[in-house]
Amino acid sequence: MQEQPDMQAPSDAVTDAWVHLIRAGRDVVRRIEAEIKGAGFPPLAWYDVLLSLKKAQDGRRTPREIERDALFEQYNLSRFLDRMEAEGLVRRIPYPGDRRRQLVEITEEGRALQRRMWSVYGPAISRHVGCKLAEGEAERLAALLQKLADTRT
Amino acid sequence: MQEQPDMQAPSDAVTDAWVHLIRAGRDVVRRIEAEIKGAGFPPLAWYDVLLSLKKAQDGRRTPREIERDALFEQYNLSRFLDRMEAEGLVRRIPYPGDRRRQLVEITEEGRALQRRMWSVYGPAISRHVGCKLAEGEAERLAALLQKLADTRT
DNA sequence: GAAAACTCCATGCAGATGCATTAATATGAT
DNA sequence: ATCATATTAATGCATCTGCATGGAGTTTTC
Repeated sequence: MQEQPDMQAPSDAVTDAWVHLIRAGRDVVRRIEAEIKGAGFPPLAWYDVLLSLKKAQDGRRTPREIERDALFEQYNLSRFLDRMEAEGLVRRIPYPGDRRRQLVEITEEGRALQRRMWSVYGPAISRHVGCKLAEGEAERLAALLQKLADTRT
Repeated sequence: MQEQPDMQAPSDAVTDAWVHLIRAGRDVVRRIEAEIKGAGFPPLAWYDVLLSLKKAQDGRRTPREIERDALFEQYNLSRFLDRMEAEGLVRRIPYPGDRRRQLVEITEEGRALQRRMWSVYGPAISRHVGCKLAEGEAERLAALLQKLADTRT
């Protein structure tokens, strides 16, 4: 796998981890998204927005907070919110004391959709992740993946 | 994390593994792609095509083989190959004995590009994956991720 | 050996995404 | 106070992607 004896070249183990990370990611995401979509639900990104809001105090967050919580691109989230607001899942309200910002609030419909989606999403996760790992393996995997999220560099 | 006592709901450990899988994936991919692009190179997908061909006997594979090797969608690969052929990185040649198929052959330019890309890609992997994991951790991560790739279900 | 079923690759079209920029507001420095 | 800088969100535009389909060629079936 290694090309030239380059000072900075990753070890085989690291390269392997990387390759499998991309593949498992793409692959499992694809399968789970397919189930969600197959059940007639909106894309997973919407679920992430709804969940992020649901977790927040009062079901409210600024777009920026959602972005950081769910790892969205700003322009992307902006457009999701357009559609979600149009469908009555969230509501944009002014942010007190700073007119650049806004607050996004989840509606009852939004909460309901999040719950209904979970009833498909949860089992899909079980099937595509849970069934393939023992409990301890899942814990170790989560821990290892978390180490990759370090934002330094 | 768990909503209702749903028979099929994933355990917290599994949910956690899933969440981190998506995030670490998106996140690390984004950073590495940014470096590749920042160095003026084409998208990572092209690299995957080139590498797949390079690994093959004679530097040749059918599109279908590339698809399966690199987990591409058929229509997507078809279009990548258009552009890559236009840039002289690969060449499409007839498949002897079956006129539906074709062979894609990597050119010298293609090989050269793959090498140049690796000189940026490799260090990026080191920086964003290698630096965050000990060698043994990388091995364990790769092994765990591989278990997710089981294609049953 | 003809018709049906299948495999392989390409492509038109709608919708999603990325990038760069804009508009509006807020903050900080002098 | 004023002006330069920074932050937040939206959007025009080009590109990319997904889906459905098409056309050409091959294998299977009877």
